[in-house]
Amino acid sequence: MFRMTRQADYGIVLLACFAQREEGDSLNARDLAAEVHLPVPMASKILKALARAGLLASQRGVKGGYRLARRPDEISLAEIIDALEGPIGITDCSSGDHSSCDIAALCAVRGKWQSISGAMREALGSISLASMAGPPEPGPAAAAGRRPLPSAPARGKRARKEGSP
Amino acid sequence: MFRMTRQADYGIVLLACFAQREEGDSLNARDLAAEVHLPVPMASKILKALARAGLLASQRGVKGGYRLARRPDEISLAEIIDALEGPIGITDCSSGDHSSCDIAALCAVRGKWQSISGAMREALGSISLASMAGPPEPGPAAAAGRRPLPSAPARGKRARKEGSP
DNA sequence: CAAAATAGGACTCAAATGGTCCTCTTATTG
DNA sequence: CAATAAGAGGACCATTTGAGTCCTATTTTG
Ligand code: FES
Ligand code: FES
Repeated sequence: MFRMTRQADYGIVLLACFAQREEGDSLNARDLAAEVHLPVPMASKILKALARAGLLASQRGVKGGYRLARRPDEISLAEIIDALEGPIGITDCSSGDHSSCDIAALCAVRGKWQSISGAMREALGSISLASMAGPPEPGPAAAAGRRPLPSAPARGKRARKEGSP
Repeated sequence: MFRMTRQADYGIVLLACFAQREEGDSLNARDLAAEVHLPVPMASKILKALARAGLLASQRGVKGGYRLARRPDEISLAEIIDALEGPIGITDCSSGDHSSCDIAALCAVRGKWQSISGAMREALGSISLASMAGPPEPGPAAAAGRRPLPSAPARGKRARKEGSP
């Protein structure tokens, strides 16, 4: 449907590594990259961004590295994504002011998008890194996809999704 | 956060025009384009795609045009988006097979993303075109952004992977 | 000081998007 | 039947964006 950038995805994977270890464990870019099989420069770039955003604490110099700035259950997906791909909305238009879209003024659906966008943001905000790093069991994480995500009780909505590609 | 393509956005605006009129009303690309202040070729392109996807019924020839193939409350956002930007998932990886991502095998969070992706899909699937076209009142549409979208009970709770819900 | 790490950008390359145009087919109408 | 008004279906280009690399500081440790 929508696509998150790959970097954000990687970032979460990277952070999950921390979440799966001891609390204050410190790891450097090289080891981390090896762990998730990512090219070092890539991992490095992402880690830097994460550190800049305050999600990771960094330590320079020999024996330096990164560690989580907060407990894994105190970090939400929304924050990670924000850090890695900026606070953009679902649509160009729904993100704050109507700078990009020239039809914004007469756009009938603008407000709705903002609502939906906000809902997603909240949803992502309520999923913690800890739950992403947890076991694939029907634990907290599976629940993430479990609930039908009640949103708009679209009046007769059971529009069948017929067309199977 | 994520961004939907502009075309999908436009498509929804376009469809909303139909939803705001009489049931079987027919409109041609030119008029529609004028109504939403979009360049005609763009509108045309989008309408064609929508028709191909079966969301609009088209009539060729003089006095031709498009009209909704179904009732506005029988068309979901998910369908529209699928029609306009293909069935891609939140992450490259979460969309079906692990073709694109080379770290898919050892990716700890893959499964979780698929769940989340599915949840969003469902959420969008439950919002009808009718509710997008409706008044900005706290009607069905506002509700879209209302509920906190229960997903993973994250914040400050059992961080440890354990702790049965 | 030397080595090992992060910080911070600049840079390149490929792919996706937005947007336009052209040609063909179908229908209406006089 | 001919003219015209639509949609169908692509081809096409320009720009933006994203992925990924690299180079040069700046900090630490020993
Ligand atoms: S399409 Fe841009 S504001 Fe709605
Ligand atoms: S990052 Fe690609 S499968 Fe998780």
